Amino acid sequence: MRAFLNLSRALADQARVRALLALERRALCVCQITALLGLAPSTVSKHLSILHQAGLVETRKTGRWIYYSRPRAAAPMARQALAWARRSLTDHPRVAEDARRLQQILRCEPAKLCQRQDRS
Amino acid sequence: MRAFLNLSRALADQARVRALLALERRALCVCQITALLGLAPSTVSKHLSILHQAGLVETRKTGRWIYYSRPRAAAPMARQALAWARRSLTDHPRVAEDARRLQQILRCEPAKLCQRQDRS
DNA sequence: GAAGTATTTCGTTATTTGGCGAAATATAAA
DNA sequence: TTTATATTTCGCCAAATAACGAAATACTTC
Repeated sequence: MRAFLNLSRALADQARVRALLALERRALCVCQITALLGLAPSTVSKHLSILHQAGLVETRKTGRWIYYSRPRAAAPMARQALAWARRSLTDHPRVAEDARRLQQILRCEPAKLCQRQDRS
Repeated sequence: MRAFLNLSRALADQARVRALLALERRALCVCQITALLGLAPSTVSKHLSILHQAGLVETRKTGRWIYYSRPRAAAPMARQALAWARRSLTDHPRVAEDARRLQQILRCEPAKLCQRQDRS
């Protein structure tokens, strides 16, 4: 029950759902997700920790960046939650818009994300 | 997105999830759910209205009772949410305990629910 | 019509949540 | 070592949420 409520609460916020779906395609570091959502880094960090605690994302540390991604082996409950979210929202305009904007961000949002160096 | 968030928020509270799963087997009126959850009637009413607005339950009025039940034809998104909750929680001790207690309540919880008359 | 029961609505209160900025932490670059 | 960047933690505030009791509403029964 605790695990279920952690999942449903994690999915009960638009910013978290947007971040989660953005991570469906590829791993992203916090500053990329921050650029996508347009929220303060501390806020995004909090959102991501909630997704992480629910088991909906996993983290990998690379240099001074922390990449969030879909978990390699999620619990069935989390996988089902993710499948539900994906099926429910892939056609949603906001999500499609995010996918497009994310391409631009990945093409190196000028003056904001281009200080990076080696990031694989 | 609005619909999805209505669903995830509806599932993000333990009392609502317990009520929802209790309704899987049979329709129940508000006072029966109130007896099950042990909350104030006004609180239960509010919870049920949230489930209703999310499309997870439907209502049928019978005399002075209002029966809540699983919807006859729910939207795909709601059906999937319900399936997720059911699969995730049917084995949970709290839910099993609720199912047992509900049997007692239906056998007419003394002094509290026996004022009823014709209820089909 | 009066009284009683079931439910909802309203107003209040305590808690949680989501947001921010500042400070702390960690790593890389100069 | 100093500086810069990425991220998290902390403290604060505003808004949303869950709980209750009282009052309003709807329907039955007397």
